[in-house]
Amino acid sequence: MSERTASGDSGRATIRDVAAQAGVSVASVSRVLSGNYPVSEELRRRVMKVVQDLDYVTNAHARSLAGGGTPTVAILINNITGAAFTHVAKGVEGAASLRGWLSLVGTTGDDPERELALVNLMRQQGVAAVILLGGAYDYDEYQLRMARFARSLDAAGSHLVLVGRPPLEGDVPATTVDYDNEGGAYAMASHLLSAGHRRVLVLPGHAELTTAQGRLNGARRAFEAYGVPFDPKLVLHGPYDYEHGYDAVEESLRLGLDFTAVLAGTDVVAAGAMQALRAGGLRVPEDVSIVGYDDIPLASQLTPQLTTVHVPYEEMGRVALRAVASRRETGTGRRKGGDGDHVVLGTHVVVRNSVQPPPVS
Amino acid sequence: MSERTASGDSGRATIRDVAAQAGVSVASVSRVLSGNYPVSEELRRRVMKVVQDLDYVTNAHARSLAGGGTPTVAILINNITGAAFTHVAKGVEGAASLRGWLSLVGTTGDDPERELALVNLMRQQGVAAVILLGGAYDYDEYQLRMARFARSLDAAGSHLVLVGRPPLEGDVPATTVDYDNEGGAYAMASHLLSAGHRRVLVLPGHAELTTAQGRLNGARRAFEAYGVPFDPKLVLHGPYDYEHGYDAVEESLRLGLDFTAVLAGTDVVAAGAMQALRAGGLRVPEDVSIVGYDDIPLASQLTPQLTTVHVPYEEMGRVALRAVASRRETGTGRRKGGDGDHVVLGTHVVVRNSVQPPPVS
DNA sequence: GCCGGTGCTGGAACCGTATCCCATTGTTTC
DNA sequence: GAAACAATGGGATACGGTTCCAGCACCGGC
Repeated sequence: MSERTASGDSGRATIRDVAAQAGVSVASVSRVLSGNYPVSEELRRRVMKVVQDLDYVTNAHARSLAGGGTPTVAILINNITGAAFTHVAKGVEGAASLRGWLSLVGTTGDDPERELALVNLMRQQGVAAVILLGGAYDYDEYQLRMARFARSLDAAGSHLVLVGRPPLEGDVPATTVDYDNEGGAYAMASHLLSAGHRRVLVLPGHAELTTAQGRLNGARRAFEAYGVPFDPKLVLHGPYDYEHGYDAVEESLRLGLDFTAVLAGTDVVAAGAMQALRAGGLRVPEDVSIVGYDDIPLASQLTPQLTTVHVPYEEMGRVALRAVASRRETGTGRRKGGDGDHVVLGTHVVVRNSVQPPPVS
Repeated sequence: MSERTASGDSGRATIRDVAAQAGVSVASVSRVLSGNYPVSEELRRRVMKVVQDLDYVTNAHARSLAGGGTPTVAILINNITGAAFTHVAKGVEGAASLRGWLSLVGTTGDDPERELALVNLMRQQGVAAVILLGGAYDYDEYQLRMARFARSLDAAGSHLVLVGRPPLEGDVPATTVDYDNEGGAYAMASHLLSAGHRRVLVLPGHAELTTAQGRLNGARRAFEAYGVPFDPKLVLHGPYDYEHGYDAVEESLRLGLDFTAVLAGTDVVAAGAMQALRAGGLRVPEDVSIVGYDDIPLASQLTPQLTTVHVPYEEMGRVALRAVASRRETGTGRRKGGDGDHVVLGTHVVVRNSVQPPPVS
């Protein structure tokens, strides 16, 4: 009873405890556990027995200090409850755990200061990559911030991945996984236009948000392509939430604006808009058609089911992680300007039941 | 140019690089950065200058090996896209980052094997606590599994927290944060009964899921209290998803079952049920009333807005983390049987627009 | 029977940081 | 003016692993 085992100890058992109790060297225990070196069967059995008895697990911190260790990716997200980015997170986490990687998660709450703090925190953790999710504000300063992040992480042997954000200009060591945001909006608006709608209430999102800008541009281009005048008075900016959808439509009805369809920047916004239309005594889609964007589960759970743009969020998450993994396997990855630094996934319209031709006046 | 700075180095800069370039000792740099030891202003400036130049951050692994380090909590969840548990995660992460703690996240996909693997992985990481989210199956084996987890984590200086799961029996070192599941179901069913409904289609969830059992029990108790016979043929088990809600109602209509209200085990199930009722030509709530459970955002986004049971998910997350934090501050925490090992939060009915008295036949 | 492999094991040197303990210097006190 | 003291810097060690290097035993070939 002279040796100190884990039985009465305050902390956890160490590899030294295992080695002592099994009567072998520390090096041997390490080899048995990592299994990357020939070890006799007899020794393996003895060590494993003690490992079981002591319920020993290796200290991940020590392991990664010494070289090995399981890679970890950091997922940084504005708001963890947003359905769209939850799906990206699912894609990342799924692909990560498939490889035995770990996922750290942090929320920024749209606060650049907090974003910086988190990126630094993750850098301390020595993560394989920092994956930033969600649209970004303020295009000018954004480029500078991100470029700094990218270089900083790169210098520390990590890597920056931008998902659903605009790519970085110039020779910056970062990967972008994007979707055809503007194309989706173009297709969605075209769908409304070809159904005969001419006056469409557009709720693209915050004017400063890059995704909102893209969606607005796509819609505008569709109007041009159809030769339909685009009325700026029918564009209402605001946050991507239910309340904004409701309030915007309520206000529009109050003002007596003339429109036969609503092009919402998000499925959640569309849900709010739909509710407000009903509250105003209008039927969907008989009186007013409505479309969303994102294709989150909510879209198919509304009544009527929402015609929307499908964005492959989960796939984006998987692609992001795959990019990190392959870059890590192929050494430091292809240098500047190679393909694979900017992946753009396709979007497409999902037709459900929320669009009809406008009523004859 | 003889010293090796971070400029051309492959890895990140170490504290030694900083010390060398600043011409001070390693110990001094450590003290400047941690700030828990008196240091002259001159030294501080010199060190900080180099830290800025080299963009140095401390290695978190080395730090936690040496004693310090930022605490980390692990959030283990069945499915990251479930709205309810996303809110718990938000509560945990928010409270964690408020204290400067980190949050690891892992998904189990309802697989016990994977759950075990993740708990061990987290134990390796030396997390302050492992927080397990979501209902559990198989009550018998569950107790054994969890007890083993609890002791194993406890021995390693960590701690097990169960959120929204049944508490552990006996003297097991674990904390449970729960909500009044059965009470909520009781209140919800009472609401329907007092509106005059007598024949209610009940969709409690999977028969083996503990939350489903609680909700079913609560409903049954309410029927007894009202002296209304409870018809087992009106109870349909199934998963907590939209499809089940839809299919169950569709099937019931096809069979010509007689009911005037639907008591869904979840808001999402209610959404599916609502859709199916509409598809069957029934109006909600004029022909059939419907209620949910959880009070996720979806509930107020449906038309009509859903009367449901509010579960304080985000608060549960905060409470869980607070329990871990306080236990860590007050040493090893109060031993066995003390209060605070099992917290039960209240639930309440949120009345919206999906319930009316049954139509006169 | 001796020598060069081959296969397995142990000792020791790291990984990057925090902190204990001791040395040095400047300041106060009698 | 000497001694006790506070303030601050540096050297060494510990944290718990991995891995290089050396050593030992055993093997077959000549």
